[in-house]
Amino acid sequence: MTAPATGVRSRTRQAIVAAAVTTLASDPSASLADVADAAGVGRTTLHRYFAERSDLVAGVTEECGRAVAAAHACARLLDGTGREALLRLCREYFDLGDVLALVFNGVVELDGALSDDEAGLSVRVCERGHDDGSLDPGQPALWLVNVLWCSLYSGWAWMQEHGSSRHDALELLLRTLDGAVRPRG
Amino acid sequence: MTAPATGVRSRTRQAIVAAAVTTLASDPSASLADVADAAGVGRTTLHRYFAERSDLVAGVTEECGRAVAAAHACARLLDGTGREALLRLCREYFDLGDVLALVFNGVVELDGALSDDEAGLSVRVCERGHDDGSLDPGQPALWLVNVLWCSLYSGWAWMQEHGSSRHDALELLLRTLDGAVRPRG
DNA sequence: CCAGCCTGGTACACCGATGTTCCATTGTGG
DNA sequence: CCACAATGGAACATCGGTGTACCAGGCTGG
Repeated sequence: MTAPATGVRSRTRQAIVAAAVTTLASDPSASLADVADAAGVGRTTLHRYFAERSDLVAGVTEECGRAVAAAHACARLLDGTGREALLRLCREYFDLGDVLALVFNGVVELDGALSDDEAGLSVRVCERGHDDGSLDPGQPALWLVNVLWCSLYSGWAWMQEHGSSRHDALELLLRTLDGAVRPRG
Repeated sequence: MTAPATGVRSRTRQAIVAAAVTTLASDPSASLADVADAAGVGRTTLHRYFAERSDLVAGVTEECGRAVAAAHACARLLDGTGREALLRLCREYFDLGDVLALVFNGVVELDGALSDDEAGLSVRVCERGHDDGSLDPGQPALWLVNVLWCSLYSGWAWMQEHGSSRHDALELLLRTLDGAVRPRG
């Protein structure tokens, strides 16, 4: 069951989760049959790995948690000023792609996917930015995290709707976010 | 049918649309029975006014279009600089409340609810801001509109999640947006 | 090569949402 | 007051998604 006996099992499972990520990202109410099709797998097989829909969502959530934690690691959140770290985090988050969409459309709850420590990281980055004077003191740390996520969504939607390149969208996004969080002149 | 013969009919219809707005805003996949309950009306009656779900959504969309057009009128979009107009527009949009949620969760397509003229208003405001130097020339007008909407979502979500007052959320939101769109120093 | 795991397809029961019909009741306007 | 519009409730058929059971074919490892 849980043990990846053959290696075949774990590969199949991974294919299903990956298909679920992309499918549910583009349509949160997609049927399990859609996911199975996208994974190139029979609906029966999908149910063999994930008995209920909620089990699949749990698998997807777990996957998202790993991706976000990896982004945290890449962003070197302790280097430089708080604002610099926040912008690096934004870069890394933006690369999450479909994971971003899953968070936005409410398929996964990030809180449930991260350890308490990971979950509080971005807030602490903003608090550090307040202390070192690199982030606008007029905006609470929690609010700044909120702004980060909404900016990410903005860039993501922009890319989807306007067929803009990933790079262009990211640069635009960083420019906007930088202005939004920088201390007022 | 279409004629509001008695005045009773139009009042009932309006009650249903209003209930649909609030219900679908908080849960886009709410059943028609939920909407009928919220309206204090039998499910049969609801079907009498809106034969199919899509008809109800059309009614809701129409209502949203009216609300947005009213917001445009209140914002005096031709006064002052482009940035000032954009911030006023943000204030007015923020007051739309549930309508905002309906747009965010994809229940209504604003494009279908507005005349071509109304739909292009916000873009023209941003172009004017480029011309008069009050908006960052490094961000295209369409992108700025995108940022406006994402900021609205940010403020709206903040209010919902943190029980913050409408006023506090709006001030925070305007501060952030102003920094985001202002020309770089 | 052969036993056992993995798989896909079909069939089935179940459930909730939807849309329709019919009828009895209410109440509003003339 | 009375006819007719408007409403609500019950009953029904339908549909799509979900979850389960069964079975036959195929791949793999020993």
